[in-house]
Amino acid sequence: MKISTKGRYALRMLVDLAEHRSEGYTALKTIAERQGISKKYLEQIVPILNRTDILLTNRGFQGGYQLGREPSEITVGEVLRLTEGSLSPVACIGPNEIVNCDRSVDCPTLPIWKGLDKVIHDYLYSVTLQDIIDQSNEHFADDYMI
Amino acid sequence: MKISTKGRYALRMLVDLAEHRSEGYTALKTIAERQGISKKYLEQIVPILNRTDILLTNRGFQGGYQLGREPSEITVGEVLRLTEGSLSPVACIGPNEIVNCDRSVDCPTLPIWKGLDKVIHDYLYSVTLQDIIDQSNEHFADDYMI
DNA sequence: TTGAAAACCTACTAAACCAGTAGTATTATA
DNA sequence: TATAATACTACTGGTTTAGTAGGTTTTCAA
Repeated sequence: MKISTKGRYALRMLVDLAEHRSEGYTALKTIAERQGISKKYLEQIVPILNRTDILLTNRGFQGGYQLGREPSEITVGEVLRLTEGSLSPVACIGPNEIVNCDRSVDCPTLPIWKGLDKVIHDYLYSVTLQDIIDQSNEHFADDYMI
Repeated sequence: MKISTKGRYALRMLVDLAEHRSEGYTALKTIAERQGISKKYLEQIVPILNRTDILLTNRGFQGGYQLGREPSEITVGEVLRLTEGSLSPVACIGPNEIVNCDRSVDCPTLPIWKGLDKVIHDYLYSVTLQDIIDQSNEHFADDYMI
């Protein structure tokens, strides 16, 4: 039940771009160095985001990336959904329907997973890049520890 | 970001035991057949739960397992915590402290993960086996769909 | 007292996934 | 036209997942 490096790196890259968005296009090399992430690996993650309007690209000399939307209009849920493929905690809950299991009609545990999926979904789509920069989401304040 | 079969099978086994708890000790063979799960694989999962007081065991002829506590006293969170190892969505959040990353002191994304960890934790520890049998947790009712 | 049925224990394995590395092609600008 | 950047594709070593397989020990009942 872990978020992979793909999702975490994508998020760190976008937060980095949000923090430096006054500087125009930023080269991947710069981001990779600032974040301590393999540039080559980031190169593989970027296209996933690039299929949407989250990123703007300039190729060639002095090219790079910048955010295609305001940080307040980009949610963590959207980014993770793209990079992780799916945010649902079990395979039998997919977009728009129940799949993959002939027991689902009468599965007593299915409501657990739907409930879990909902709290995860609701939370992640409530946090924007702007919240992260401001450290200001309502969920961030508490001193909760496992 | 998926719950593995270990956690899901453990939960199904315990729900099965909860539903049949008037019948005393139940053999793993019976549970495996009812649930359509490999008995041999379940054999590997059981010891994890058996280290706690969640299960009572009888070995030998006509032996088996039964719940060691009331279904209302066993939470989904507890079961998944045992079988999945950790419920935290990132490695840098562990029990009681932050580990594994020298960037954590100034990591802007850490509050996201702490917030996510909290909503997952709060939810999973709010659902008991009894809730599952009754289909009666507050989160179960909604018609939420991705 | 012995056979059967159960839990218990350990080792092995095929397939998938993760976290990259490597190399080349394409594009844009000074 | 050299250079610096993105874009694309293939490969890889390590780990995890989801089991199988086989043997040992315990208990009860006939």
